[in-house]
Amino acid sequence: MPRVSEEHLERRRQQILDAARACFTRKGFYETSMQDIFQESGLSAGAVYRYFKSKNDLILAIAAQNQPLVARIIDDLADAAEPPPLDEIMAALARKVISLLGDDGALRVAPQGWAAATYDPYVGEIVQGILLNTRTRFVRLAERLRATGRLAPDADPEAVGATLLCIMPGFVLQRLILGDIDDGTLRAGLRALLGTP
Amino acid sequence: MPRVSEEHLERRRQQILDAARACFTRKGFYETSMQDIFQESGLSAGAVYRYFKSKNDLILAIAAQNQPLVARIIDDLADAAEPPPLDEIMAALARKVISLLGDDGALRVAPQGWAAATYDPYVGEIVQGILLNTRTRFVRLAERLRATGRLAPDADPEAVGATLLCIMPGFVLQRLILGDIDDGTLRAGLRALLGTP
Amino acid sequence: MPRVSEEHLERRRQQILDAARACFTRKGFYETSMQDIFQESGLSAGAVYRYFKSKNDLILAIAAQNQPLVARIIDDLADAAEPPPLDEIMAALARKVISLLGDDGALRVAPQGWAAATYDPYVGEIVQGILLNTRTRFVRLAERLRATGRLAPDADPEAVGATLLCIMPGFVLQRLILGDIDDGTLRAGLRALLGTP
Amino acid sequence: MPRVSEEHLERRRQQILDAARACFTRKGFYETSMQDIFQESGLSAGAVYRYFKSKNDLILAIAAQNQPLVARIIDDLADAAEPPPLDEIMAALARKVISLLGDDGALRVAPQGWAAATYDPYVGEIVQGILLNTRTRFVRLAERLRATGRLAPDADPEAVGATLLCIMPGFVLQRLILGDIDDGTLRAGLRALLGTP
DNA sequence: CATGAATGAGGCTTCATTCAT
DNA sequence: GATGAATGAAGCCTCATTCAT
Repeated sequence: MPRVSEEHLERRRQQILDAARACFTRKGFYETSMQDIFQESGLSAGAVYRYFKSKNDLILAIAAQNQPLVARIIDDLADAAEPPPLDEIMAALARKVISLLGDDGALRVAPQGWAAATYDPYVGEIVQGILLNTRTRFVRLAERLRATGRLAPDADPEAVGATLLCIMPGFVLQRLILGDIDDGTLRAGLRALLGTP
Repeated sequence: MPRVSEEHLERRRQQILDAARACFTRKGFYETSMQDIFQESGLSAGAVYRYFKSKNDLILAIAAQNQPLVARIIDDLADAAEPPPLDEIMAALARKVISLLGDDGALRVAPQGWAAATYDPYVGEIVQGILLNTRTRFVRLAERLRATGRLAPDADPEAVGATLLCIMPGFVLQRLILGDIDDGTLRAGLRALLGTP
Repeated sequence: MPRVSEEHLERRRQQILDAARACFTRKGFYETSMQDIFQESGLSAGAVYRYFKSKNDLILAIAAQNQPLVARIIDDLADAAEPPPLDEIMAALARKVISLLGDDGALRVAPQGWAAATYDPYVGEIVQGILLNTRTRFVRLAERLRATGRLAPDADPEAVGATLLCIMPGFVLQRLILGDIDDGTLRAGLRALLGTP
Repeated sequence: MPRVSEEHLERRRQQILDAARACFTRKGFYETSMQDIFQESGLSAGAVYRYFKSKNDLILAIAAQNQPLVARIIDDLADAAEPPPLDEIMAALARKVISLLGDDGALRVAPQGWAAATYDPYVGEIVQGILLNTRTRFVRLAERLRATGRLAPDADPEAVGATLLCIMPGFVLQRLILGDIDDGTLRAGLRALLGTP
């Protein structure tokens, strides 16, 4: 009974998740077979099943892993003492998102998660968490913007936060499916819009 | 029952598409079996396969059918001689979208289409068409807003169009997954944002 | 209730059989669908089923139609008052066979009939009939050859007939599958063999 | 049950092929379902598909396996230093063939292979190989017969070989479909014929 | 801990056949 | 007599999962 380090276990786990995400990105969750994942990860069926008890567990784990990822992106931005103008903030965010949409980027599977959340209660729960979490951060950002005068005193941070959250999925989709949008586009668009009474 | 009117054929086709969309909305494309669709449509396997040569054809057909649908929504709004303020326009759009997200709403499957477009070239092509088409209409809207002075003279309509398009998917997702957003939220959020220099 | 001439019926029947044989030749009996036959014959499902009550009936009918065909070939040869040398007879026979193996030739489906006869009792019965019938004619030929001194007086016509019948399937197969055999080959081969003690 | 010996794998493979051939012999290739083969082999669907990726692969494998089989039969005979008279050789060959046409005999599926070779290019290729290979051996036999004076010096070995090859399929068919032919018949028939100028 | 052969339910699709028009 | 839409059983095959080694 070979004792194996905790670290080894964690590495294996991550190795499998990475392989799974790569497959899902390439072929979609339902089109990738467990065989594909065995192959991509270089592990055997038994090995993979030792770490994840079902294929579904894999998406769940991947989705759960994305939660803190997205959270951190926004926190990094919103935490600045004196928040920059909104178009800059969003552009910076877009830049981070773009980097996470590159090859093997963790966000490339996001649309699949959104779709599944639409009908699958388990995925739904996780994605709800992510969205809510993210929205909360946008709301907090709105509050800080209002506090610093960058937003009208009567602005509703909740509504503003929800509206800001609205923007990101569309950005991801245009980036992934059309491929012709970047942070510059978003910034220019927002700047034109923000000064619009 | 041969020698059937062209209209009959079209009705059958639509009957199948409706059934398929209902199933996809409820269980997701990959979780619905063809059996489910036979049952929901009240038709036999052979009948369905007379109209669509594969399960994949069904998503393709549904996606294709959504293209003009989305287009019309925006056109209706953007065609007004004197365009209303942007927050009103977007709120009106949100209202239409909400109605299409109701039970059996045609847009409920949209996230699945977006997800599939991410890895399936065939779906990708169709969704690209929809996005491009929609964006074009937003760009045109931006042009009209600029022409009527609602947008700064140096605003880039392309960037503004793309940015406006960014908003809709996030609205759909928050509506579908969180369920707590509506046209009012979007309008309030936008109004607060629009006057933000 | 349009009265239709007997001749019309017969023509339709033959039209279907021809289409079926063409399909079977091209794709094999089991690979051709009834749809294929509807298409090839230019008739509708209902029309074909008015003349043949099942797909199986079609092979049976085709097989049955081949029986007299094969019989006639040999009769034409064996009936000569003074039979020619055997190699000439067989070569003449080979020539006829070759002509029936051309495009749309009726004999091209023969191997499929032989194969089916191997496990299907109904086809088996028909093919047995054909083989027996053919062998009988070869036996009769042997008798005539013996009578005219072209065969030793102690030759067993039954054995000779069966042996001669042995030759034809192999000729058909080599012609159909290898394509490099003709009546000349057979004649040369037989001539070399016949004088071999 | 992993980490299995190479031998185990080969045995499994053969087990499946044997089951398949038994089924094909009994019901014909197209009438036997994969279910039949699972049952006959005592294996599950997945197991069979691990070794053969389609039903078609099974015939191909069986056909390929028959190639060396047929070859060896003739080689055994033709290799004798001083070849016996042709009727004896052919009778000996017939005897071997008969033994391979017994219950579960490997040659019982031969007619199905011939038939398929007629329209299926893949089977065609294999059967061509078998026929060519076999013919070559007959040609070699003819050469040896000529060299030892059992065949006229001006005999064309190619033509003789092709002619000898003609005989076997007909023998197989008469044996399988009529059941009343044996090596004695062939020997008597040939002996009567061989001395026929 | 790892392997990978084996399982078997269930999915998609085809296709011979029927029958209302 | 002819049409062709509809039926639905059955076929081939995939694939998530297990477990003996």
